[in-house]
This record gives sequence, C-alpha cells and structure tokens, in this order.
Amino acid sequence: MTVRVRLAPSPTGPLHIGTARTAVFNWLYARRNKGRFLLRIEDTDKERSKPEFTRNILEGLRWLGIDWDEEPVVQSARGALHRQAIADLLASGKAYRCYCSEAELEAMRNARKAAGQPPRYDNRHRHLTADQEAAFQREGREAVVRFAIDDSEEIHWHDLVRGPMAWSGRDLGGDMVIARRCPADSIGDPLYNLVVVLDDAFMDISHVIRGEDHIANTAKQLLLYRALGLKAPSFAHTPLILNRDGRKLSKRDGVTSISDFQAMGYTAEAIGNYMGLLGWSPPQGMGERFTLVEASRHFDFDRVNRAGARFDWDKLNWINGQVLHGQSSTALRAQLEPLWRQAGFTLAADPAWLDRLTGLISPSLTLLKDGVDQARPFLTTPEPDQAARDHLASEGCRAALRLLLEGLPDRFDDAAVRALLGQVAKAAGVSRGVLMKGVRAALLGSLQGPDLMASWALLSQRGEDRGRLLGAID
RNA sequence: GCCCCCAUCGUCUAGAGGCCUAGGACACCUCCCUUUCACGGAGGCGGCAGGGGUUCGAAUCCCCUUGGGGGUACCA
Repeated sequence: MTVRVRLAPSPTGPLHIGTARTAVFNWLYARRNKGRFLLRIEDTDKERSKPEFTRNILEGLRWLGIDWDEEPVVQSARGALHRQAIADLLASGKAYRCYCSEAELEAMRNARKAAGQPPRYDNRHRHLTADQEAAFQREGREAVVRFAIDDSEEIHWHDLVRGPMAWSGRDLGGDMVIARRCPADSIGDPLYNLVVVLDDAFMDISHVIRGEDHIANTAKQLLLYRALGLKAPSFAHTPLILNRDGRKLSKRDGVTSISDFQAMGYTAEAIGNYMGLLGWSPPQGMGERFTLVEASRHFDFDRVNRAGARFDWDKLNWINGQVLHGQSSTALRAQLEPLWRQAGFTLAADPAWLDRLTGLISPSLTLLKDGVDQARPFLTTPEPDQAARDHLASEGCRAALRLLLEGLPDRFDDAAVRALLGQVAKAAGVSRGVLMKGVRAALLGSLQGPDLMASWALLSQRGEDRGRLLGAID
C-alpha cells in the first residue's frame, strides 16, 4: 500500500512549533516509506483564517526542508461536496436536524452537571415526527445537523503509537453536530470532524498522524467513515509538546511559532533536529545529532514515545550551537553578513578576512545573531566597557602599553610579538597577564573575548591595532 | 464531574523478564586546556512514583493507588 500522509494546518496563526513537529513526523514517515506527503489548508473558519498565515505556514515548512508532493488542497473550495455528503446522510436517516436553541442546550448541560453526570446532548430531536418538525419550522427555528451516535456503539482501532484503542459511543457527548445552525431548509457550514473525514478520504490518505489531543475525534471520525461508506486510514497519535509547566504548548507560551525561532537566529537544521528528538528517539548508534533527511532513513512509530515531551530551551540552544560550530567559516560568514549589514557594520572588501573573523568567533555562538555582538569590536571601533577602562587605569598598565607600542614590529608576527610581550612586561614591572589584559582592553574594549593573539593578528591585517593601542594610552 | 491517555535522573530519553551495580544527551558541579570568555577534553552529582501480585528472576507483564496530561464545542 502506498503511504499517503498529510498535514492539515488551519491558517488562523503562524506555523506553530506543535504543528511543525506533526509535519516532521508525517514527512519523516512519508519519506521513509517512499510515500507522499501532502498539505491541506483547513480554512473553513472564515473569521479567523488569513491568507498571510497560509503564506507563513508554507514558508516555514519550506524553511525547515519539509517539501510536499502535490498541490495543497484548500478545504474551503470543497464546501459543495461537504454539503452534499451531509444531505446524503440526512436522506439516509443517519443524520437529522436538531432544532434546540443555544439556551436549551445550555440548560441541558447544566442540569446534567448538577446531577453529577457528564454534560451531553440527550438526542432529544433524533426521532422528531414530521408534525413536530413542521411545528418547529413554523416557529422559525433554525437547525443544526446532527449525526446519530448510538450509546451501544463500541469503537476500536489499532493506534500505531499506542496500540489497541477503544471508545464507547456513550462517551462521545451525544449525537454530534456536523453542520452549523442555519435555516432549516438548507444546510449550514460543515464542521471539522465531518470535513476531515471527507477530505482525508478524497485525498486517499493512508495514515493520519496527529497529536494525541485528537484521540476523541478519531472515535467520532471512525463512525463517520463507516456511515459514509469510506475506508478508514490508519491512525497514529503522537505525544504533545509540553511547556515548562507540563501542559500542552500553546501560543500563550511566548515564542512558539517557527518564524519567531527563525528570527531569533535558530537554524532550520537545529529546529528540525530538536523536533525529531521530541517524542522520537533515533535507533541506537545513530546519535542525537541528525538532519531530517538522515532521520527519514530510520523513522518508525515503534520509536515514538507515548508520554508528552517538555520543550527544553537548553537542549535546543546546545543543538543550535553544535550546528553553527560545525559550519565552515565561509558558510557561516554568508549567513552572518546580512545580520552584520543590518547592524550597520561596514564590511571589509576582503571576504577571506571576514572568513577568518568568522572562524575566530564561531565557537562562541549559540544563536546566529550572537555573531553580531561577537564581531562588533572587529568591525567597528569599540567603546571600552567599565571593566576594560578600570583595567587600563590600573597601576602600570598604560606605561606598559606605551613601551609595547615602541617595540611593536611593523609587520605583525606572532612569535615576535609574544617575545616582545615578555620583555615589555618585565621592563614595565607588570605581570604578563596584566599586560595581555591591557592589550585586550585597548584592542577590543572588553576583558573577555576570543583568543587574543588571533584577534590581534586579525586587527593588524586591517591596520587597526596600532591606532587602538595608541588611543588607549592617552 | 465523566471519558481517554501517560508515568525511568531537574529535562529529553535508551531499556521490549536475566546483558541493569539502569546507559546516553542537555543542564549543573569539578578538573584539564587557556591571558580572559567560549569551544573542546576528562570526571562527578542525579532516576525506575507507591503498593500488591505473576515468575527461580521485573524498570520491563497484570491489578490497585497516586500523580500528570488530553478531551469533553454549532473551533480546528
């Protein structure tokens, strides 16, 4: 059987990390099984759906390296088909019109709650006589369409992640609404559970891979598949991504959209790697660092965990650092350059020099944007911070720098400069450490940073060292 | 309330009855490298929620308890 999976985001917000992780699992499964990964834009919530969100979602997926194999299906374009299916269900008696008002339903729920029973619809309009219906219509009452669910119904499926699953019809909340309220002579907007079934069948989806928050929906949808005479796909319910408090990660948890992570300087590779690690574990010997393409050679549900996974910034940061550190200076420089320009740095014409600078600061990067602050003292004239100023003002420091300047060779030479450093420290009566720190303060305006000799060499190549040393002593 | 799911170091996880004195990664701590900060290297701290079974033997199987999560929409 050909594997056909899909991601069905609703464009009511930017691509969310949870949706992206679902996308990753679907994509991984499709690629692993030489199947197809499809997209369906669920834009039937007209109020909240926005084209810019669709764009954001598509761009985010592309950025992550998640490609799709067919033109995305747009759900709103299939409304007529959905309504026809509802009409058929109505005609066959599997669905019916319910004329209950919001207030009635509300009262029903409250009464059951008060009686210590689960709130649910009591199916009171399931068997209305023609006279009763006519009476409601004369009153001008609008109706929703409900799909009948018998209490005696026992629903079973084999979940690819969780194994055998069972659900009872009586726990589904009563006959389910499949079309919104509207005048009783027509059919209102088709609702989620019905539409998903219709569209998944239309797209010939073989495996539905989604978060475990959909488990109850699966029970309802299975009933719909049967009523509609459609073949049900296999289901895999993945664990949820949890926030710091162990609850389902939501938009309210701060940074949760892929575009935000991107803007913060996370690499697509790191995000993909980390999402692959949340809920799935690579086979022994594979290690924790992998690209999605690598993971796609091994992905299977037997290594998908059942418990939710807490989102851990520390781990993500570590992975991102690893990705950055593993990049060639040239590749990294290419990504840094736009950020440097954005920061207003004037870049040297010599890309080789920028490559060397990148190589120097690379190990201290966690996020791409860290490269801005790290490169700043090299690409602009630094303003010494308090600690640097204090050190320069310390006993004998400036005198030693003056002495150093006098002996500095025209052409920077590592060995010669090291030797000179020793001589000068001795002559000036300061420790080598004090001198070195002084040089660092003068050159870079800070007491901490990358390797001093390498930094110095870099600056001297741009003819920047002498002036900075001079500037520090007067 | 009701239904469902889940349960190994602080976090992510390995573990499919003896290989477990429970392994790895992140975080944390110590040391090494180093003028400094990082990076890197070497160590360390730290866990099978509890109770019953089953078995010669249980982190692994079963039951109960506890805890956590999800769902209970005329959203998706």
